[in-house]
Amino acid sequence: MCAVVHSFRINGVKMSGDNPKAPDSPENDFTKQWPSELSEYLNLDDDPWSYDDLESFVSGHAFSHKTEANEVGELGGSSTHHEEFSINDGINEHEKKEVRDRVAFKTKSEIEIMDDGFKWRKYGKKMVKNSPNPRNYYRCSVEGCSVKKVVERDKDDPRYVITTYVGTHTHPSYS
DNA sequence: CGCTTTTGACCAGCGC
DNA sequence: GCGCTGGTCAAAAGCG
Repeated sequence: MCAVVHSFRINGVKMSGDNPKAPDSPENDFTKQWPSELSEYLNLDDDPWSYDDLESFVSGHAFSHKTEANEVGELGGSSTHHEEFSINDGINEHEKKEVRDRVAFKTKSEIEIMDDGFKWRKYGKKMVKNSPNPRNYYRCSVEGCSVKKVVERDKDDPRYVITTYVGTHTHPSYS
């Protein structure tokens, strides 16, 4: 077990739970099905992900606003780990435009492609300046569903995979 | 045969 | 205005 989860918000704007998703939202399934050790959870944006779902997901783990890195160490004996995501700086600008529900998970995993209950099709790969590791772009292969996810390895600790989900599934998970 | 992956090119936004 | 960077497209190849 030990799905150690860190949850913290990136944009720090609003946390209104006034706009919950449908109770049967597919993300609920996906979060429950997450197969790996989830070390961090980052909410990059507001509403669409029901925080109730998240709480059931983290099942009692920390649900703080900021990383304290006091749990990660238990994961693999790795030393304390601090986040330096700077998404906070620019997300406010982005969210004005189009970015809706954006959630990032930081997962301790050797593999980058995890079965989260949805079917993904890779559509791009990019080397990013911030990291020596490539960033992979995936799109949900279900027709009409425009959810995307971006997967990249943590530049500081390659044992961790950062998965960012953008959008909301319009369908239940396939599994 | 249909779907996925790969990969270079293209495009748009942003900072200087 | 130009260059850099991140994100997407699309054609070709690969795989089941």
